Amino acid sequence: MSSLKHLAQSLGLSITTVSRALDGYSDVAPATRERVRAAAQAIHYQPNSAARSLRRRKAEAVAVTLPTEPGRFGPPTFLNMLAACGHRLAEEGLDLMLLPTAGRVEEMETYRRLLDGRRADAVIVVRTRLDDERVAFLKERGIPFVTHGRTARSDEHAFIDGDGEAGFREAARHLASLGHRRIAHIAAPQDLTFAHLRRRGWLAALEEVGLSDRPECTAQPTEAGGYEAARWLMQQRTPPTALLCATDSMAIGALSALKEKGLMAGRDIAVIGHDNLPAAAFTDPPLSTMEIAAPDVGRQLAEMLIARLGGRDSRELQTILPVRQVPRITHGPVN
Amino acid sequence: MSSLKHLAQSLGLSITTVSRALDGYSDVAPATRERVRAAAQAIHYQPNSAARSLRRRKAEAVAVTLPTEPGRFGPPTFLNMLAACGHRLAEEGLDLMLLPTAGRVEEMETYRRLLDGRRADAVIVVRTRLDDERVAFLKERGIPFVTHGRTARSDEHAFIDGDGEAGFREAARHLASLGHRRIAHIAAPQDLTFAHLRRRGWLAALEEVGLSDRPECTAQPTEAGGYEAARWLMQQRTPPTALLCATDSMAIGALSALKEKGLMAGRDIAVIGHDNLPAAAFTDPPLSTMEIAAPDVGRQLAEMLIARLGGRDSRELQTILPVRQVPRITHGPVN
DNA sequence: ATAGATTCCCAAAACGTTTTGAATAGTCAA
DNA sequence: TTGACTATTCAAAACGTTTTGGGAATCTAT
Repeated sequence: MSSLKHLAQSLGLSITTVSRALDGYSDVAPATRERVRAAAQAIHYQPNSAARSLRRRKAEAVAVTLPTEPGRFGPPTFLNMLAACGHRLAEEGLDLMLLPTAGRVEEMETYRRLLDGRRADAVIVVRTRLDDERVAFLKERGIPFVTHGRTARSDEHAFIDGDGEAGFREAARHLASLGHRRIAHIAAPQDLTFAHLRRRGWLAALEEVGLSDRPECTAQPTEAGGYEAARWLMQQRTPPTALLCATDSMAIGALSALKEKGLMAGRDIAVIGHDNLPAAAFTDPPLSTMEIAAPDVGRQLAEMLIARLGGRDSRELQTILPVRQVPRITHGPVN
Repeated sequence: MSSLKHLAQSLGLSITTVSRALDGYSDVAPATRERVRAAAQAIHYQPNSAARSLRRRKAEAVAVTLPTEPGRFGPPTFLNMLAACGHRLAEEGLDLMLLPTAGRVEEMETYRRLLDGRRADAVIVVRTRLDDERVAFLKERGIPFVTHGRTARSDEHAFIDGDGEAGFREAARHLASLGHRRIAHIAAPQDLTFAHLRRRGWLAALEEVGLSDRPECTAQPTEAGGYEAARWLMQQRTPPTALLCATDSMAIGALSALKEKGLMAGRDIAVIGHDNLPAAAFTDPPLSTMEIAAPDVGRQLAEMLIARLGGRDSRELQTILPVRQVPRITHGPVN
């Protein structure tokens, strides 16, 4: 027996009235409204979500696809961001759906099924690439979405991102001011927007201060990637005196490679990362890094999504959060 | 216009026939079946999920609640596990819903709304506690669920877990065999089952080899927690010569504390963790640890969930995965 | 030729809501 | 008293599927 029908029957009212009472319509008498509410509470009435979705023509859900290729996914703090986001979404009665996908084609396939089956009202795009087919697809479909990270067409959609470019520019500038002349960049794959922007910040600083030596090496954004990249850079004829790493994970790997060479970071060579992972404060020596200067990126992301669902224009929903330097020990002056 | 209606109309068939054709019923002629399939494919037909759920009386979704109190959530590898799980679930047409919750009461409230609103057919319980109200609630409701980690009533429900107890017993035994006589345990909060079991393994080994010195300290399962615990332990009158840490994160913090004291892990003191985080291979020195000897815990979890939804008895779905030691450098003999 | 099977198809009901349009009763002004 | 209005309530339609219970051909065996 339908719950609403059940409620109505036990109250001697019509389904309509019960429904409207619970939704707070003004055309039901205050007395009945209260009576209905009390009864609903008593039996823990909760509208059947499928029925409601069907009738309202809304899924009341937001989806996020998780690219899991090839190794592990992104920064370890990612789940926190999602949790904060989901928490805010829940306040609006929106569910957060997680759709892991193994490869790019599979990801697009997932999007298609998702939208064709009306399983979500909006989507979150993470790990954005400069040229991102997902963004193109979602724009074409006209479904609200917010990206976590920018793309080459960021002016055309809602996004939230840290200002990695400024962060890396500042860090590289600072290294230069400490006397470093060979400031290397350990980059993440350049199709990823964040990697591209961080590299660009580094590049801009070198240009600015007139350094033409621009050693760099691209690797996977993992400890192993950072380790390999650092090894390679330090084997060059004139090795760098500073390593600006795209992520803390890479920096942690790099630290390990330096240690193997008998180099002490912060004294023999400078190292700076990005993300301020919990582990970064406990490396040896403690890692100088930087972080997005906002405690609640996930929540803000949710807020933007909600605004977007409410019809706000995507051009009003483009947030670039400042990046704050977190100097610790590994970024000392050139010796 | 309804898509199914649309399809039916354009094919000159009834909605019924189209629906049954797509579901592969044998009472539609092979020829029409193919015709329908082709047409469906052409317009990317995908059944409206709300309508299907409503009629089938199944949400076609699995929920996982994420306890996000107080600091960050669990091991950094957790998202991978979820992704693997979601990937397998998707193959069965099941969505994975993420429900972050801030506290215990909120978590129970979330469960209630979830089940009352029929938003999920099954749930995954993570971060299990020895005495877990969530398990009691779900059992009472009779909804299928699988826990990630055991509880005190594990014999009554489906679960998947690593054999942390055996892992820690083996590790402690090994340390003893290397000559260690003061083997400390840096424990995680004991209401968490995994923490309880790991401590129990350590304790069992000490008993086994006749060591009555059992230094220990409980802390949050984070780098900061491990750091504080290690500091405290090393300040005792006769400090331990080995630290068996409940998690790698804690071990990483402990390594940092030891370094501050001028102690070199693997030479002056032994350290062993658990999880084999990617970062564990890149600490200084590389961290000896252990890991669940299965590449696909998430997938297995999904498999169990699917079996449970298929009506399999929960007592046939209780998996304890072996834990494999990953010896690196930090676990050397006593000097 | 005909009863009984078999094959293929369909109309209608149902799932549990929300929404539309209207009915009923009560109130107020003339 | 009547007509217009307001305040409350409700029956029925709709959302897009799946499932039930046939129905109309066609085939098989007598």
